[in-house]
Amino acid sequence: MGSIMSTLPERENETSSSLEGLERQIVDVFVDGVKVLGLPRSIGEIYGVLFISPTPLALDDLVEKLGISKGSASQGLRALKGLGAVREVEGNGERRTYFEPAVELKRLVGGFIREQVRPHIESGKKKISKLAEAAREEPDPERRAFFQERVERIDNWTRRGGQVLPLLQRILGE
Amino acid sequence: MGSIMSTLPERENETSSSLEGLERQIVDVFVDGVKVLGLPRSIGEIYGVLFISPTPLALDDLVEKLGISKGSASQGLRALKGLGAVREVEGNGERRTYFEPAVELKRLVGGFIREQVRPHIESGKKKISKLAEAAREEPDPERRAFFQERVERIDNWTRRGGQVLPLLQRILGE
DNA sequence: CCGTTTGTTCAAAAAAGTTTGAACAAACGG
DNA sequence: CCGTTTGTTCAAACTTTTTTGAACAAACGG
Repeated sequence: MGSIMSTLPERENETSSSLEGLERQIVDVFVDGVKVLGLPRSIGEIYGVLFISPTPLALDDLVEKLGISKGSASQGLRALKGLGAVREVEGNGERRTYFEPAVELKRLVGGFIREQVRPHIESGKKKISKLAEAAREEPDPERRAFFQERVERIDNWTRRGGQVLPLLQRILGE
Repeated sequence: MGSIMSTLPERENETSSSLEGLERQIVDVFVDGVKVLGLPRSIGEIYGVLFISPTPLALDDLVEKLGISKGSASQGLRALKGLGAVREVEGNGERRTYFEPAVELKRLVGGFIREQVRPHIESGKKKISKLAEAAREEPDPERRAFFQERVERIDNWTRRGGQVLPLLQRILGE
């Protein structure tokens, strides 16, 4: 991630693939994009190639264009389907399944929130209710008051977070 | 990250530290929290300990409480200062510098956006303007139209993203 | 049935990211 | 000055995550 802690040079984008010009540039943009979201490079690569392809692509096309393994392509596509960022194209006479990207921001954001954000908020809520309990058990009254204030504060944060998400989705809805 | 791709068991939280009960639980919540944001564990640990401490703490207190190295503590504090999530406490007669957490959601969100989100949006914008250029150079008119439509779409996404951020900060402002 | 194409799985290899710790610098008191 | 305390730096060690690739399963056509 060229993360918050490091200063090391970032890995240069591969050339062992058959991407040229515009395709390469688009893929770079999405690789950066998914990194911000904490998703792996291959996800960004795959989505990028699909995004800039005039026609749907099959798994093998991705393997070839990106020079990644079948395994990566398969897993990447699964994750993207889970996020609702990619869908299978129906009803071509073929045996292979072809994929196209979902390109509506609303859908992409929605999928990300549903898959990556909500679950954490949910599990956080559980932990916080245990916290409140633990705070109540502090014997010293002054410390107890402090702890309870802090726990209350975290609780507010998550509550607000939960409220902002649907709003976000609405704002970004075409 | 118990990430999108893996199914492996997550590392259990350390016991080689002097944290007990509530402290441990709070730290866990923040460790999870920062992981969602793509920040390293130690950042969450440090912020957590500060958050639940009734008094400001110095670097060595963190080293002892968390059982982490001085190096980690130093780097973690630096990152947290950068995010505006922690500030130095002024004017105690002491030589050591003590830290306390920033606890206003507005400030925390603001810092994260400023440090982690904006820079990516900025660098994205540059890439996108290069993209637009590349798309214009496609000779085939049909493909060119398609490419331009797609580039235009990404451009819209980042524009909207840029608009949502200040809104977000406003909504979360106490 | 059998060979081929398509796609999945998962253990092991590789890559990326984080933490450590020893060396260093700065600031201070005596 | 000198020893001590406090904190920073960064290469190496370690941990975690991602990717690979070989083995496998499913589906199909002939």
